[in-house]
Amino acid sequence: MSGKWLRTGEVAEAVGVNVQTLRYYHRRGLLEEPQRSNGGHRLYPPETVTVLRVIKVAQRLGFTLDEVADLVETVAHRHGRPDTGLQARATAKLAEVEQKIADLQAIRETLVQAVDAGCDDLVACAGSPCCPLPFSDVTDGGRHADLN
Amino acid sequence: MSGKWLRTGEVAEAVGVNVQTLRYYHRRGLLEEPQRSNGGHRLYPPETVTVLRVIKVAQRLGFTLDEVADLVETVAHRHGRPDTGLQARATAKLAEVEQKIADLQAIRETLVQAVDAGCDDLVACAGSPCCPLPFSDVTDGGRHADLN
DNA sequence: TTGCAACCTGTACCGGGGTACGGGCTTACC
DNA sequence: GGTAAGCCCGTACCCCGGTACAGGTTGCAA
Repeated sequence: MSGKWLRTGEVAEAVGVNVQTLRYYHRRGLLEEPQRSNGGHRLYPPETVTVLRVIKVAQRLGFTLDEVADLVETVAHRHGRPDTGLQARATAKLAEVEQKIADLQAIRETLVQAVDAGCDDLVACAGSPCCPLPFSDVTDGGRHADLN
Repeated sequence: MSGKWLRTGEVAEAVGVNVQTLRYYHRRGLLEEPQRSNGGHRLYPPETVTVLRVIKVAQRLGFTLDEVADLVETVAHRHGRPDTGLQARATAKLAEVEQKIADLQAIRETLVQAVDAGCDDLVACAGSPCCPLPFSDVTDGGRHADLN
């Protein structure tokens, strides 16, 4: 089943992650605690590297660590159930990502306009009717979508 | 010069911001401490509302609070100098925003492919050559641009 | 003059994703 | 068997942008 046991540092290096981050993932429940040597050092099966890559990819796809833990746990504890809900979650996440793209594009447009218009003093622009910056959006107290 | 002094709550409401946030901005040096009443209550000139709108717009344009503080301070302390560097900063920020958009579009593509391919188990997919998810990107330890 | 909302201060906490430090034990290699 | 690198654990700290709470004072209107 498993080729050769890997030590913490080897796993971390294979995935391009800090050793502390592994411990952090254990704490967060993203990663199962592996076997230990007699001296108490963790000995990981090679599959752990794959699991960590999965985690990093999911993170890169915009899932938070809580969401990733959820996905990974579902995978780990299902016994023959084929549906982890990944389809649905990916679809939902897709909508989120598209919203972020739309927000950033609006911001991009605004920046382009600010540059084109030669704005060089925000406070002055704020009082001028020809300024393209959307001060009125702020005025009305309207909250914007989270851009992070 | 100034019409009527505004109290903390009035300023906060005019801009759509929490009262605590105003204090936070003072601490961060984003906002100058205004005059006080005899009893120690802050009395803001109406211009403060404009400054705060500027701050919120800049933030929305992707500037961090430190960057905003920098911009605002430059504006406040220049004496007749016409160039606040806004042009250059806006151009630089534009490049950042465009990079984020590109990253998000790559993520979007990946999510679309994952949905289209019917992926439903990340760990299984990671071992399969037909899986569209970019596990190899993680494998090589290559770090990706910050998506936040 | 009284009563209550709004304000003041300092300090602690939130979430998200880690990173760092200190003191001690284990493993690997020469 | 010595020594250095690697690992262990707990705990504290980092950044970012706020938000909350407690306990005390002011402002304003009835």
